[in-house]
Amino acid sequence: MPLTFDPIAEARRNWRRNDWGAVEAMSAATSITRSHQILLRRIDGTLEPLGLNFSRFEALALLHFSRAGSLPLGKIGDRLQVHPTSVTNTIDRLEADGLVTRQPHPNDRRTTLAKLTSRGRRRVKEAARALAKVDFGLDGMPSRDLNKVDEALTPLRRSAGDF
Amino acid sequence: MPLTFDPIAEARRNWRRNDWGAVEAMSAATSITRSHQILLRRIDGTLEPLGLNFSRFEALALLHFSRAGSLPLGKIGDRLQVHPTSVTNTIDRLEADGLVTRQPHPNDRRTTLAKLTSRGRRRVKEAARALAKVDFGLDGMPSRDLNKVDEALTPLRRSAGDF
DNA sequence: CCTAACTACTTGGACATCCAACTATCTGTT
DNA sequence: AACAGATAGTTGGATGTCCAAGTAGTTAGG
Repeated sequence: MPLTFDPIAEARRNWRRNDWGAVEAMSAATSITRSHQILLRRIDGTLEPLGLNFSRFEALALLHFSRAGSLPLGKIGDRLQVHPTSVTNTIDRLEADGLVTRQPHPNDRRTTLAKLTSRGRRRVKEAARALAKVDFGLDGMPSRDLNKVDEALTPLRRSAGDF
Repeated sequence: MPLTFDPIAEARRNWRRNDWGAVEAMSAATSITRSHQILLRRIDGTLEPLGLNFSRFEALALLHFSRAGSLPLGKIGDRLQVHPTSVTNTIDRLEADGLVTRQPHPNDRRTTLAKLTSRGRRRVKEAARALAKVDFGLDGMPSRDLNKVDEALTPLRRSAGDF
């Protein structure tokens, strides 16, 4: 059931009352956390009928955008900023569903390439269409606000060494 | 290793080139996802020496702010927007660490109250101090940007029925 | 009253993520 | 050429989240 008040506004009052400091930062961090939770639920819900989740979709999209339709697993992890073990897991599932295949790297036998299958390429297009249709769970947010969010968060990502 | 380009700017180009649509929304959603990942890692890192993570901290803070220092588990789930089983798990761990105790509800024997111990109350204050010190992982972000994020995301939270 | 429907919490299972440790392979230095 | 150190990926274990189903207790209609 929905609350009758904004829980973050309430948290701000409580933090202020207790002199816990950093109210603006607490508020923004909580807001981002909650927004992420909402978005992920909507996005995963949209992708679920296609047998995907957001992580798997991101990996497929990355492969689709690559020249050869294939990338080393490590490169995928770098781009998506996830742990190597998560990549292994993600690719395992995509492979089990026949959306990618593992291939040896021609020059470096340590490296494994994930290569999009034609099924995978079809699937990722469907998924992109489905996500665009629901505006990534952000439908209803004016694009000015979308850009504001984007701009405001760029320094954070840069400070984390993303680029 | 950091990338030499902004992965989200790159994603925008790719989406546009492929005519996948909803570029602004994709960009904002990805940005929120990545920011959440960065923040959570910093916040959990800050709380780790105190034997807490963000979820456990949020539960403790909620109890601290409550009149009696105790709340029904269900209420905690409503406020933090997490599944009942997650609350059970969170309270299990806090209880194992002696930071809260489970108590029967005086009028409703279905309900379990989580009650802050004095140790829990001390711990949550330490944790709040630690988080404020690192500005919730947002140190370096000007408070104007913090407010922009907050404002821009409020309609999203409202649309999810948070309040 | 009594029973059907609802509510509160817990348990067991699926899944995703991370870390530590391991195997295999490559690279640079001597 | 040989070896120490780096790199690529995997496995096993811990944690956290959700869902489905189960138990216990409460509420409301007949």
